[in-house]
Amino acid sequence: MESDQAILAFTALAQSTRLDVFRLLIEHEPEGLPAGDIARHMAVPHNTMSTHLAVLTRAGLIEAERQSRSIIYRAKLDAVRVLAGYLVKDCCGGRPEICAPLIAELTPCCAPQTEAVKEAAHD
Amino acid sequence: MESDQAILAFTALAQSTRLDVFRLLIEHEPEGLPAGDIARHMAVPHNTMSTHLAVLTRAGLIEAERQSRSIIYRAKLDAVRVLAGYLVKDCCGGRPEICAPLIAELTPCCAPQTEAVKEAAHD
DNA sequence: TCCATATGTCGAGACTAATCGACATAATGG
DNA sequence: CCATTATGTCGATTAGTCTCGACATATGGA
Repeated sequence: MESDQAILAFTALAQSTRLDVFRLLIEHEPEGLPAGDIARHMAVPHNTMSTHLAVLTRAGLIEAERQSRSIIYRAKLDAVRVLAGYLVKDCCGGRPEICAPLIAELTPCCAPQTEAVKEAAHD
Repeated sequence: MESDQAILAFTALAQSTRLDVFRLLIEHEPEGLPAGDIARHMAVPHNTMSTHLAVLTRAGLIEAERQSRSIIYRAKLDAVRVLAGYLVKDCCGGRPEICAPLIAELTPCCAPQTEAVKEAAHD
C-alpha cells in the first residue's frame, strides 16, 4: 500500500459522519445500502452525504453500484484488511517481535484457524 | 475504543509528516528518538515538528519522556493494536465471517502462536 | 413527453489545520 | 548566574475541509 493511499483512507475516516457511515456499511455487508437510506439514517442532508460518500469512495473504502434509481454503497472489506495491514504489518518493517503481539490481540476475536479460511484470504 | 479517540488517531495519521514520524518511531522501537533527531530526519523546523508530535501524543499514538535535555518519543504499539482492532474487530460487530479473512491476511506476517508459523512467515 | 424520485455537482461562508518566525521554558555545565 | 542546547508555545498567515442551498443529471413510470 502506498502511503498516499493510506493518507486518503485515514483522512476519510477522520470525520465522525464518515466513520459512522463506514461502520454502518460494514454492518450491512454484503447487501449494502442506497445513498438515501444512509443520509436518512444519519440525519444528514442528501447532498452533504453525497460529498462524504464520494470521499470514502475515492479513498477506496467503499464502492457504489447503481440499481435502478438508487445507488447502492458497500464497504470494501479488502480495504479494511489492507489498511489494518499497513498499520500492523508494513509499519513493523518485518520485525515479528513487534507485530506478533498486535496480531495475537486481534486473533481471539475470530481466529482464522482453518486452511479453508487461509486459502480464502490469499489474494 | 471510543469513536472520538479513533477520530483523533485517524486525524493524526492523515498527514504525511506525521504518518512518516509514526512509522519512523516504530522502526526505532523500543529505544525511541529525541525530538530534535526526528525533526532533522524529516527536514522540518523544530517548532513545526513539535506541533506534529503534540498531535500524535494527544491521539495516544506516541509518548514522550524527558531524558536530560532531550525529550525521547516512542511509538505506543498498544495504540496500533487498538486502532487496528477498532478497524477489524469492533467494525465487524462480532461477525467472524467478516473479520476472520482480514486477520488471516495479517497472520502470515508474524503469527503469534507457533514457531512453525513464524518460520513460514519468512518466505 | 412530462413529472416524481434519487442522487450528484457547484459555489459560498464558516470553520479547522499546517506552517513557521519570534519568544518562552527547561536542563546542564562552566 | 550566564551561556548553550533542546524543546515547547504563541500568533499570524495560508491552505484546506465541512456544510448546505440551489441547480443539474439520471431513472422509471403515467
